[in-house]
Amino acid sequence: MLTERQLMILKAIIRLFTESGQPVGSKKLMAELPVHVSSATIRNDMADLESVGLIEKTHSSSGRVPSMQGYRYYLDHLMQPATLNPVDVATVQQSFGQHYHKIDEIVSQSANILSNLTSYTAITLGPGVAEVRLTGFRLVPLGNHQVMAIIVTSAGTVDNQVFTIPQAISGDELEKAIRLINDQLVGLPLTVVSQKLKTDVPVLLAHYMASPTGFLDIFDDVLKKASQERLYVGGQMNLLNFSEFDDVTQLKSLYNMINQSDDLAKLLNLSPEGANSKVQVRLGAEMANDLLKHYSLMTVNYDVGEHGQGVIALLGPTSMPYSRMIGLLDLFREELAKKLIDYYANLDDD
Amino acid sequence: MLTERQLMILKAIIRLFTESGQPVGSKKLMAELPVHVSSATIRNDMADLESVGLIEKTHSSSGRVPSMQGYRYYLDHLMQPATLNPVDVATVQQSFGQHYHKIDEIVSQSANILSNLTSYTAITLGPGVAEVRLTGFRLVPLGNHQVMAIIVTSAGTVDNQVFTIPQAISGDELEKAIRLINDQLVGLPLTVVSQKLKTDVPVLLAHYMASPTGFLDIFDDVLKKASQERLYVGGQMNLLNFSEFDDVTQLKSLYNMINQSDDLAKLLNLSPEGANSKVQVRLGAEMANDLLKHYSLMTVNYDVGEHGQGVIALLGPTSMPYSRMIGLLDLFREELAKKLIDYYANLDDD
DNA sequence: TTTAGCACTTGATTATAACGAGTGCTAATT
DNA sequence: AATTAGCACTCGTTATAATCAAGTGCTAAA
Repeated sequence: MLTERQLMILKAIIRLFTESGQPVGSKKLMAELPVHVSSATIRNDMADLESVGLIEKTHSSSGRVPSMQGYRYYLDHLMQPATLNPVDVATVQQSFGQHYHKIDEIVSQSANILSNLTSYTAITLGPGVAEVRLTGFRLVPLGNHQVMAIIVTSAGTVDNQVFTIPQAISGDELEKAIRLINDQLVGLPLTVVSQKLKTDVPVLLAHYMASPTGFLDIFDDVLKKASQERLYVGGQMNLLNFSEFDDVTQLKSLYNMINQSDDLAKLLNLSPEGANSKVQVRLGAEMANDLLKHYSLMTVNYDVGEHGQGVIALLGPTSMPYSRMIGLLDLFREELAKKLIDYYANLDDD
Repeated sequence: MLTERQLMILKAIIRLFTESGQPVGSKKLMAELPVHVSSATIRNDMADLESVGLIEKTHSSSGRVPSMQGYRYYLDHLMQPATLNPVDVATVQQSFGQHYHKIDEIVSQSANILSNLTSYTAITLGPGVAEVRLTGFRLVPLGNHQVMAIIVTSAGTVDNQVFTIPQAISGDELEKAIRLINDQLVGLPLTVVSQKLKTDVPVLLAHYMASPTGFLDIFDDVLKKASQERLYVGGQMNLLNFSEFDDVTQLKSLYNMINQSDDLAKLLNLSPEGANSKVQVRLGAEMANDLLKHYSLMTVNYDVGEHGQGVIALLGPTSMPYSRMIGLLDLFREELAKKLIDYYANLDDD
C-alpha cells in the first residue's frame, strides 16, 4: 500500500515533469515538497513507486518520469478539482465577446481560441451532431447514369446529393443494398455510421455487388454533408510544439488523421454518460490507435438544451497540465453553450 | 562576358546542388562535365561566375551554391525545355482515370496528386475563378439589425448572405460606403478585390465610418463564398520535407498563409499573359513576402474554353528540379483541362 | 589558356576527458 | 522501524583537442 507521502511525491513528480519536461530527481523533489524529508527518504519512496509501476527511469541513473499508469492513477485519484486561472477566464470571455454571424463561426472559433490558449490542438464538434442519428436512407435511380442519395436524420434534416455512376447498377442490386443499409445502420448516431462504413459495411455489401466501393463513396459523401461540415480543428500546426521532430512521416500521418473527419469522428465518440459528464482524459496507450501513442486526448460534452449537444476536445502530449486544462475545458463547455443559446435566442427574435 | 563552358558549369552546379543538396566543388564538377578540363580550370571559371554573382560560397573554402541570380539566369536562358518522364505521365493519367462526381473533386484531387508526385505543396484554383470580375455589389438593410450583402460577378453568379450587425448603421453611411466600394472595386478580378480589401479599402472607408472592420468582414465573407471555395491546397505537410526545422514559428506562419485564401489568392495572381502563358517561376526574393524568402513558387494557367481558366501552382524550395517540375505542370495543365472539358461535356449530355 | 602542385581554410568527425545529476546501498541516528 | 548521511557507481552531457576531408586561391610550368 502506498503512503500519503508517496502519493504526494507522485503528484510532485507529475507536476515538475510537466513544467520542465525533464526527469525529476530526489534533490529537486526535496526542495519542492511541502514537508521536509531528506533526499534519501525520497529515494526510498521513489523506489517503491517504481516497483508498483507508477514512475519510471529513462536510464539507470536518471531521475524519474511518470509512467502511463502513473498518469492514470493521478487522473483518477489524485488530481485536484481544477483551479480556474482568472487570466484564462478573462481571455476566453473576451474572445467570445465578439459578434458572430453563423453558428459554425462560433464553433470553429472555439477551436481556435482553445488551441491558442493551450498551444495544443483543439477539436470542436457543432451542437446536435454528436447524438444525431440516421433515421432513413434512400437511393433513387434517376436513369441516365445518375442516382440521388437521400439521408434523413433524427434532427429532421434531409440531405441529398446527385451522383453520376460509371456502370448502371441493376435495380435488384440497389434494392438489396438499400435494405441492408437500412437494417444495419438506421438508428445509429451519424458518427458511428461513418465509422461502420469503413469497417463492417464493405464486407456485408460485398455479397451483393462486385465492387461496393463506388457505392460506399456515394454514401459517405452525403453523410459527410450531414455531419462533417460541423467538425472543426484549431491549431493543427501546434502539433509541432508538442511532437518529436525526428519522425516526419509519423507527424504527417497524424496530421492526416486529424484532418480526416471520419477518423476524427471515431475519436470523439460521444461520451457515454451524456450531457453532463465530466471531462474525459484518454491517454495514448488507451486509445488503440498507434499514432496517438505518445499523446493524450481530452474530451467533454457541452449541452445546448433542445438544440442538442456537441463535443470539445483537446489533443496534446501525455504530459499536459491536466488541472488547468480541465478547468479550461469546463469553462469552454459553459461559455460555448451560453454563447450558442444566446445565438439561438436571437434567431428566434426575428 | 561568360563563355560557353562557364554556362555549362553553372548548369551543372545547379543540377548537382538540386540533386544532392550539397555545395558543389571543382572535383565533382570535373567528373560530371561532358568535356574534360582540369579542376584548376573549373576553379578559375567558378571564380568568374562568382564575381558576376551567379554562384556563391557558403564559407571561404566550401564548394559553390547557385545564387538567386544564378537561378534566375538559369530559368531565363539556360534551362532545357522539359523532358517528360514517362513514369510521371502514366501516374498522372492513371490518377485522373477515376470517375469524379463534382468539379471541385477533380480540382482538389489535382492538388493532391501533384503534391504526392513532387513532395512539394500544390495549389489549384478552380476554372473560371481566376478571371472572374466583380460586376456589382449591393448592401440592403433589412431592418432588425440585419443586412443582406449581394455580389454579382462577371460569370453571372449572384451570391448573397444575410448578416446580423451589432450597431445599426445609418442609411447615409451605408450609401457612401457602397458608392465607394462600387467606384473602387467593380471591374476588378475577385482575387484582386480580395487583396485590396486588406490594404487600400480600410483606409478609404475610415473616412466614412468609425469602425469599418465589421463592414469589411461582411464583404469579405460573401466574397469568399464566391471565390475561396474553389481554392485547394494539397500536401501542406510536405512543407516539412523542404523546410528548415529550426524555426517552428516561421513554419507555422507559412502554413497559416497557405491556408488563408486571401493571402493565397494574392500569390496566385493570374499571370498577365492569359490562357496559354508558359509556366512562371517566382523565386523567394522576388516575391516581397518575407515568409517565402527561401522558397520558390511555380504557377501556370489552364484553360477550359468557355468555362474559363484556372491556376495550378507548386510551392517548393528554391532548389527544385525545375525542368521536371515544368514538365509536370505542363502535363497537369493539359490533363486537368482535358478532364474538366470531359466533365462539362458529360453534364451537357443529360 | 590550361594545368599540376601546394599551402591554407574551414566545417565535420572522432576521441578523450571531465562533469554533473542522479541512483542504490550501507551504516549510523532518531 | 523509519530516517538520514555518506559514498561508490552509472551514464548522459559538455568541453577540448586532434584529425580528417573537401575545397579554395595562387604560382609557376606546360
